[in-house]
Amino acid sequence: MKELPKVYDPKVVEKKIYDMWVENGCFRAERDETKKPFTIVMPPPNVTGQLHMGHAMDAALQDILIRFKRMQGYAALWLPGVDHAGIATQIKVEEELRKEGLTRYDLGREKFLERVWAWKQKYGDRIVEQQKQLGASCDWERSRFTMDEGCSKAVREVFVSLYEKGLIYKGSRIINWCPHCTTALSDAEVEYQDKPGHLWHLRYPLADGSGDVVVATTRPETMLGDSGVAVNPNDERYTSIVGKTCILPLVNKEIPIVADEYVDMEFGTGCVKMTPAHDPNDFEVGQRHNLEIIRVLDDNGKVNELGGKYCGLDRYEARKAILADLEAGGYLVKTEEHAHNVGTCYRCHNDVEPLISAQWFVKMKPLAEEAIRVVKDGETRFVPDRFSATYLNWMENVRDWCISRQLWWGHQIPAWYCADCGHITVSREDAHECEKCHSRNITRDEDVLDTWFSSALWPFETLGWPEKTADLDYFYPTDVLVTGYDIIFFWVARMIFSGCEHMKQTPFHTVLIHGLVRDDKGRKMSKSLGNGIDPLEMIDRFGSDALRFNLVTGNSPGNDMRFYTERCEAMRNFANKIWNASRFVMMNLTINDCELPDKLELEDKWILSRFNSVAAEVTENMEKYELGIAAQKVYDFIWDSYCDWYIEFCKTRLQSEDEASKEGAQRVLLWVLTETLKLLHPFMPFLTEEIWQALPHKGDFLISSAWPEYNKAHDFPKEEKEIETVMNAIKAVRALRAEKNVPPSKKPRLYVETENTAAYTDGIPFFKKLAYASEVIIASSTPENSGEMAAAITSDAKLYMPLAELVDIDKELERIGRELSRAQNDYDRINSKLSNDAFVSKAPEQVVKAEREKAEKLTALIENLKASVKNLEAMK
RNA sequence: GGGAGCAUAGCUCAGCUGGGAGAGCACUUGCCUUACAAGCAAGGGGUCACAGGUUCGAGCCCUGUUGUUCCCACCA
Repeated sequence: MKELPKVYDPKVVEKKIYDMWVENGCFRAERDETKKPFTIVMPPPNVTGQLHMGHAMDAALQDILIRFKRMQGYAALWLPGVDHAGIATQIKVEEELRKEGLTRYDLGREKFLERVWAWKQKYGDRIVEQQKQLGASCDWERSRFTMDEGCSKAVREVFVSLYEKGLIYKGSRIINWCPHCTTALSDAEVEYQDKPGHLWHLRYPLADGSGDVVVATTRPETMLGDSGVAVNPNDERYTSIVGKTCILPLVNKEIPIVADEYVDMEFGTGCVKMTPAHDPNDFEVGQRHNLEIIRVLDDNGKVNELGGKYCGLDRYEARKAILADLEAGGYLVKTEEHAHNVGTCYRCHNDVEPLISAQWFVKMKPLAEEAIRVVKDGETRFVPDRFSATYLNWMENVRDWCISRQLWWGHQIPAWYCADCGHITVSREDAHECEKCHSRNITRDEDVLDTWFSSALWPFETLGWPEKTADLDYFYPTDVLVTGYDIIFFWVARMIFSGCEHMKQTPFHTVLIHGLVRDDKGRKMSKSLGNGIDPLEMIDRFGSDALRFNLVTGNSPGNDMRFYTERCEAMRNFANKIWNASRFVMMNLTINDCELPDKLELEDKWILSRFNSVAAEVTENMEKYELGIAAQKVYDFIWDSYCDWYIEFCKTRLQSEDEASKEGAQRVLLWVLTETLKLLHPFMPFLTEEIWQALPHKGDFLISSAWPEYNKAHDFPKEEKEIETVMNAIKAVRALRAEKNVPPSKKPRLYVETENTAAYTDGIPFFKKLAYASEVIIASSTPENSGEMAAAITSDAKLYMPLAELVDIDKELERIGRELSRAQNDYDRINSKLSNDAFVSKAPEQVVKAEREKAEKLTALIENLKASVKNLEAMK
C-alpha cells in the first residue's frame, strides 16, 4: 500500500485531480434517455471579472448540487459561460484608452469594438481558470458567451418577435440617465441613497403683480426648465391663483399655475415647480396640463444652450450659480436642511439624472402576468420561500423596461431609420432598405441593448435556442438556479418572464438564493474599502476543499455570512483529519477489495447503523437544499463517530492474532470510509477523490460513483444502544480520571459491577484501550475493598478503580453528591412530566415512552449513586 | 410610506415539520495514548432580546414592544 504523507497538501493534489477529471470527461453531460436530466446554468460572470468570494460561494453551491445529482445517476449538466457585461467592460477598455490619451470617439466604433474583443480575448479566460481552481465541475465544452453567434441570434430573434407582438416599442419618456457613463439605465440599475441636502424655497412673482408664489425644491438648477407651477385643487390657500401665470426668475418667462391632485398640500409650501423634462412626476403632470417640455441638461449633465448664461456649467456648478443669483435677486425665501433619496448609477455611483429621452422599452405588464402566475402556482419555487414575496412584489409593480443603452459594446439594436419616410424597420436580417418605402437611405440605430436583455435568455439560448436542438429538448427547463438575492430583479425575474414567453415554460423549478459574503466585521467586501478576501489566497493557504466547506456551513440559505479566515483553517484541519484517518486505514489494510465481512461485531453494526442513518438524513437535507446541515452531519459523523470512536474501537482487533476479526475490522473500516467519502465528495471533491483513488475501489472515479442509499439491512438499533452503554461507561471513567489528573500511562485494574454483564464483557477491549484499564473484572456483585477505590457511576454499572493514593473519602462523597443532585434534578423534571395526566394522555406515545426510559435510567443511576454514598460513609 | 431578515455561550453562527440548549473559534486542566499537536481527553460558560398568548409541553407557533440590518416606493 502506498505511503501517504502525514499532512494533507492540497497544492499537490488539486491540480492533478482536476486535470484527471477533465481528461476523462467526468464533467461532460450526455443526453441519455435512460437517465433523468438535471441542469444548472451558471450565472455568467463578467468577462472582465476577477473571482471574488461571492462567486466562490455561488460556484461552491452549484458544484455541490451538480456533483450530488451526478452521483445519484442523473445526466447532470452544469452549463458555464461568461457575460459581455456592457457598461463594466466598456468602462475598463475606455480606462485603458485614457492611459494612451485616447477616447473611444478617437478610435471610432469599429476600431473600439476590436479593442474590446482583444481585451475579452486576453482576460476572458481568467475567471474561468479561477473557477476551475474551485473545483467547478462544469461541462466546459458547452461554455457560452453572451455575445457569441448563437446568443446574438437569440437576442435578435427575441427583439424582433417582441417588436412584432408590440411588446417592444420606442418612445420618449423620462428615463434614468447616467451623465458619467452617458447612457440610459433601467429602473433596476439605479441605487437609491439617502443623502443630506436642502429644501430651497423660491419666490416666483405673479405675472399680474398681485403677489407671488413660493415653491420648494431640492434641485434649484432644474428651474431653467420649469414650465409651470402646480398646487393641489383642494388647497384653499391657492384657489385664487390657479389659472394665473407667474414669472420664472432669471429666465423671465411667463409660466402657468395649474391645479393637480399630485401635489401634497402638507409638504413644503404646497406649491411645486414643474420641470417636465427632468422629473417623472412633473412629466406626468405636464402631460395632463399640456406643459412645455424643456430639457436643460445635456448628456454629460451640463446645462445646455436653453440654459442661457448658465450654459456649459455642470449641474452642480449651475446649482451654486443659480442659487447665488436667486438670492441676489431676492427670490430665495429660505433654505432648510432636508435629507432626500438620490438615485445613483449602480456602476459608477454618480447621481443619476432623470431626463426625457427617446429610448426602447419592453412593455412589461403583459409579460409579467405569466411570470407572476408560475411563481404563485409553485412552478418556480424560491428557496428560502420569503424571496418569492420579494419577487412577486417587484413583478406586480414592474414598469416598462428601458433596454437601450448609449454604449458601443453590446448587441446593437436591429432597427433602421428611414431618412425619407421616417419608418423604423426592425428585422432579423440586416436591413438594406426601408421596408415601407424601399428607400436605401436608412441608418441603423446606434444603441445597444441592456446586458441583462441577453442574460435573460441564458437558460435557453445556451442550449441552442432559437434552433430546436436536441439539447434544448432534453435539458430544458433547467432545474435549479443558484444566485444571490441581489440580482433577483436584474436577472432572475427577467429569465422567468423570458422563459415563459419564448419557451412557454418557466426556466427552472427552483431558485436557490444565497446571501452576501461579508468581511469579519460584517461589512460588504468592496474594492474601495480594500477589505475583500481573495478566494484564491484562501485556496492557496488552506485548499479549495476547506474554502468550499467554509462557505457552505455555519449559515442558513438566504442569509449573509461573515467570512472568517480562522474558520477556513478549521476546515483545513478537518480535511487533514480525514486524510489521517484514511492513512490509518490504509496502513492497516491487507485486503484489496472493499466488500463487507460475513461476520459483523457489535461495534461494526453500530458504525454501519450510524452511517445508514447519516446517509439517509444527508440525502434528505440535500434534496431540500439544506446543504449546510448536510455538510455538518457528514462532518460530525466523520470526526465523532468514525474517528473518535470507531477507529479507536478497531485498534485492538487490528493488532490481534485473530485473523478473521482483524480482517473484519479492516473491511468495515474501509467500507464505511469509502461510503463516507461519497457523502463528503460534493463538499470536498479534491480530497475525497484523491483518497478514494488510493484505496481499493470499484469503478474509475469517485466523482462518477453511486451516491449511498439507505440500506435496511444495516439498521441495528439494538446494537447501537448496547455500544452506547459501553461508551457512556468509558466516558464516565475518563471523566473521573481527568478530574483526578490521572495520566493515561497509569493503567489500573477496572472492576465493573453490573447486571448487564453481556454488554460489558463485549466491551472489555474498549475499556482497556479507551479507559486505560490494565485488566477488566466484571461481576454482578460489589468487589471487595470497594470503599478504597474511586468509582465512576452510570445508570447500569459501577466502575471501580484502585487508585488508593488518590482516594479521599470526603472528596469522593462531595463529587458523588454533585452527580447525585444533578441526576435528581433531571429525574424530578421528567417525573413531573410523567405524573402529569395531560402529558401522558396527549403527548405522542413515542415521546412518553422515551421519557419513561429516561426516568428508569435515572432511577437506576440515582440508586447506584446512593449506594456509593452509603458505602463511603460506612468507610469513614 | 410598504415589506423582509436578524436578536441563542466571550466572538461568529447552526438549531429542518414544537418533545432533554449545539458547533467552530476563544478559554481552563491533563496528555507527544505508534492516523492526526492542523491532534486526544476532560471541563467552564447561555433568563434562547422583552411582554403577553396558544399548548400537556415554546428557542421554534400567534400578538405586541424594543434594538438592528436590508429591500422596495415618484413627496418636490
